[in-house]
Amino acid sequence: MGRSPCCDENGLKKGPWTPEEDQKLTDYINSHGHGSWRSLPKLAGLNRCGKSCRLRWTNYLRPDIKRGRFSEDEERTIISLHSVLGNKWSRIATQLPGRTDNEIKNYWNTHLRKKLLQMGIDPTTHKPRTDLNHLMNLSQLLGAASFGNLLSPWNSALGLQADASQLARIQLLKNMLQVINTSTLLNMDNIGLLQNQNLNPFEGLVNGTSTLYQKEPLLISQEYLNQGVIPQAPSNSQGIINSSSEFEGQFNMEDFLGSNNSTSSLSSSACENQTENPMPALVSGSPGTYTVNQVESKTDPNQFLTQSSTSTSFEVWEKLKDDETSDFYWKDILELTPSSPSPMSW
DNA sequence: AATCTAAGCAACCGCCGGTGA
DNA sequence: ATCACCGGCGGTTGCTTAGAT
Repeated sequence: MGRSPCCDENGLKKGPWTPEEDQKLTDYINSHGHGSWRSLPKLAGLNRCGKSCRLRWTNYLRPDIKRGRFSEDEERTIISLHSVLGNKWSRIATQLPGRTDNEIKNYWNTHLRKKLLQMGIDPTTHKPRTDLNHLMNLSQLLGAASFGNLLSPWNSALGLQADASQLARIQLLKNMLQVINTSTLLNMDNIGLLQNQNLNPFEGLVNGTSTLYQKEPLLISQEYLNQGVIPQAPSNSQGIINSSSEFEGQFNMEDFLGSNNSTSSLSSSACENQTENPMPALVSGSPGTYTVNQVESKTDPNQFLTQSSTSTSFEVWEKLKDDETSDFYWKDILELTPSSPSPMSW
């Protein structure tokens, strides 16, 4: 099929719009509507191509455009929808009144993407980053810190390298746990519930992390579901996809790090202190409540997650830990874990 | 004060799908 | 069935501005 030339005609202006051009375009559309974009420039007295006019109108001049910073609610909405829809900016924009797809795309690329990366989440898949570089950096940090401790014990007394080491371990464990839980989730009987493209078991993770820390369950508006904006995910009757506050709360940084001589494992007291938890969620509860200890389930019995999911997680963990064929690298990491906390105690 | 650098954003480019002749 | 046209979308570019040196 032939392609029609658009902005490549000679003589048509490109680049930034002047206030005069804006005024012409606005006046014309206000009195006539845009009609055919191709013929609009001529009719409006503009030396621009139709495409340029359309973009200027939809991205900037339209009266219902909301300007200014994105609110946290909007950020959450974007991330949630992106985890489900991917780079479908126009579809995401339909759920954010007054925001254009271009604006959302720019905001994603300049802010949200980086934010997720810093949180150790792959912005494309919304899953924990498992790329080699990321893990290698952490493992090198680990190695350096451990080696340093062997050679100069006073380093740990100073707490400098020790802290770096601990943080690296935590990050590595986070990544491992998330990978494990991904595979666990995908192996469950209710896989059918996840088979919608991109439906992301980590969606809830995003909603409980970093500056996006949110202890409330992710509320997917019934509107989204009705409109088919996102695929139907398992949810309770209010359309709430529960985030895993249960598990989030169990990773209390202080308990995990302990004091310098501590061998503390994650205690049950840590579980109680959910609101102060500074750590990003380790495991997503969505869709559905996904707990590790499953002491109690607040969810509907029909929830797709069952007790078996818990044991499956740990089976994977134990397998990874015990597997003689496992790369020593992983075993090393597991052994380095402070007091080697048993997952069952979490 | 001048220069450099990075971030933010508006605009452009090219591809795609829908539609009508 | 084919083609041309059109609008929409996502990726990318490049200009502007703010902050750092």
